[in-house]
Amino acid sequence: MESSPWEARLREQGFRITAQRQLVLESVNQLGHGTPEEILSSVQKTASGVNLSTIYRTLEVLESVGLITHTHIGHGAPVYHSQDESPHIHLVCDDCAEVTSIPAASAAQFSLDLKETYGFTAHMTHMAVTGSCKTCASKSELKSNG
Amino acid sequence: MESSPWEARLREQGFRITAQRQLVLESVNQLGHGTPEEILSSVQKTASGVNLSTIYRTLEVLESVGLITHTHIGHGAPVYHSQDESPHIHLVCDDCAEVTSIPAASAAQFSLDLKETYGFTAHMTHMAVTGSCKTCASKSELKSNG
DNA sequence: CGGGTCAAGAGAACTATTCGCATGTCACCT
DNA sequence: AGGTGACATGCGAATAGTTCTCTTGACCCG
Repeated sequence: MESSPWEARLREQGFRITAQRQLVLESVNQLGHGTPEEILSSVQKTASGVNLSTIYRTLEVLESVGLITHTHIGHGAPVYHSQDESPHIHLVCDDCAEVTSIPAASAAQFSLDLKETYGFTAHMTHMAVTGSCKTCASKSELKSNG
Repeated sequence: MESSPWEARLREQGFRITAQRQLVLESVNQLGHGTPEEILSSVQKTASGVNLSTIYRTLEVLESVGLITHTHIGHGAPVYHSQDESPHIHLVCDDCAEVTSIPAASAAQFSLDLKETYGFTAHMTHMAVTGSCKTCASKSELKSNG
């Protein structure tokens, strides 16, 4: 019997294949963006006994073998997504909290500058960029003009 | 009697002048970068009775009147700094956690791109940029080559 | 300089995450 | 297939960071 790519990934690194790991991975893939809590809820639809600790531990494992990545979008809750998606930067509105994903390539020049000037290899996808979205920016303009 | 600029700032917005607010502001100015806990310690050198709740409330007030700003540097505690300092972006090394400050102007072109392409007004100083610093980047190169 | 109202102190509560330990289970080895 | 040892999970307690509630204290307008 042949094994799925994700199973092979885990096995290569000496990790075991468990139902929990499969379910968490499937939930992350399906959710697109998901916090640990959201992933727990999703997993519990199938297996209600799964514990939050397991979610955290499993996310860590899946990330360490490169199946998923996470991004910090605000204060607390990190967001996990499938490594299959093309790398993207998150723009988060401080005001309405809307999240826009843009191609990581948008920051190519900025990254290059950081590399050349400071020798710093930036991971632009790991931390969101905060600011004001189109809608909220025009709202606050109206306010200051009115 | 004339009042300091920071007192005026608070009063303008209807806030009272208190010893705690003065001490917190002075600590932030003095520390350069400080987490709420660090600011508490610093304040307590002068006034040992000050409570952590007060630190949080005061930081919020001082930020709302524009005397200080904060930046999210990673998972843990946010970092506060004086608004007097010139605006800067924080580069944080994932590996050694070293923080480098660079002028906000370094991201001017990137910000402009975000504005023009997505209508998004980025606040580059509010969230740190993570990645690998010069030292750690060369270390991991050595590892993969050796 | 009295009093209304905002601020501070104290500690509980809350959110997000991690840890320790006992039990369960995967996978290797016969 | 069955035994076994190490790894994984469940569970609750612990931790970190922050916010809330409530009572007491203090600023500052008049």
